[in-house]
Amino acid sequence: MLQFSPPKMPFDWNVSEALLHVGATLTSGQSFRWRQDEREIWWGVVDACVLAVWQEQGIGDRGQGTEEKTGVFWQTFPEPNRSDIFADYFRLDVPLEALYQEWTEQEPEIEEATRAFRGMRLLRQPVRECFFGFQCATCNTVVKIERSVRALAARYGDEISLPFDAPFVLHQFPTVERLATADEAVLRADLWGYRAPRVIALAQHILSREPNWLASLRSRSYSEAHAELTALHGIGAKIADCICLFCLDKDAVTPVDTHIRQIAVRLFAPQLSGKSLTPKVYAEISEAFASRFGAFAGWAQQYLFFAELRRATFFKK
DNA sequence: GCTTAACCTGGACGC
DNA sequence: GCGTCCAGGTTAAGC
Repeated sequence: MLQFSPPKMPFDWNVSEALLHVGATLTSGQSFRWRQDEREIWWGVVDACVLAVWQEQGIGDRGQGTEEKTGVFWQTFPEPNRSDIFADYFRLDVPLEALYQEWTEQEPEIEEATRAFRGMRLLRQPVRECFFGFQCATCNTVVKIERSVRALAARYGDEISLPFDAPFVLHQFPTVERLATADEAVLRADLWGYRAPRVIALAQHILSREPNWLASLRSRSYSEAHAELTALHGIGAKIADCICLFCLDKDAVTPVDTHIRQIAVRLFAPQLSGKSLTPKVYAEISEAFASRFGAFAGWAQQYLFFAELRRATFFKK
């Protein structure tokens, strides 16, 4: 029996006992618009739906005896109780316990990360938001990416009205039509920098394709989706893989960035130390992760990536 | 096939 | 206060 006391709100909470670490999931660098209010409630937007999620800090910390408590309280707006949206977005169907065991057998070093972030999941994000959000990620910091993506949504996205005073003004992500006619100078002012013209050009390109082209990539194979994305000006292998992994259900994909490269060198590819991240090296690292961790290698790399990110941030402070 | 520079910007850091 | 470096990359040119 769960014994949590979620904050009193002018709505009823639903509760889920799924294995889910909300904080790790929403701060691991895969999505950019979630915010936490002073009551520690997370507020996010999934298409036209607002999601409010609360979980007591540190799942399991409250455990008395051996029972682990993993209660996650949630609600959707303006239409309440959309358990389908909640479960789909957080991908509650993926059996984490079995994956942890498989991964640890392959690479013992991952065990520490799976313990530290137990319940962290990859999200199934709306494709449009994920596609444009990661345009901002090139040579940037997570804090600035979040600032820029939020600014883009606030400027060009429709506000979602709620039947109570929410702690934040929440917007839908802008439509492709709005982005295609966005003002480059305005985007630059919102810190998009040299990425601003790319966003507009990519939106115009999407409009020139068949309707629903972007969303249709979810039903294509990884190699097809990757090829379609990297054919676009401004999208290289890494950004394409982020899009494939975080919104197109390509769970075996490992986007190789500076952090993942360091992990690969440390764990299983010391011969790549000091080498530039050429397409050949990129493919070598990506395939090494896939061969070790299998169909959910992208999930495994997220645990190692997040642990590395936290370590790097810690040592900088 | 690899290396390099340019592209924006703000925060961290050293002086 | 100021200069430099770096951050979840991509592209094109030069070798």
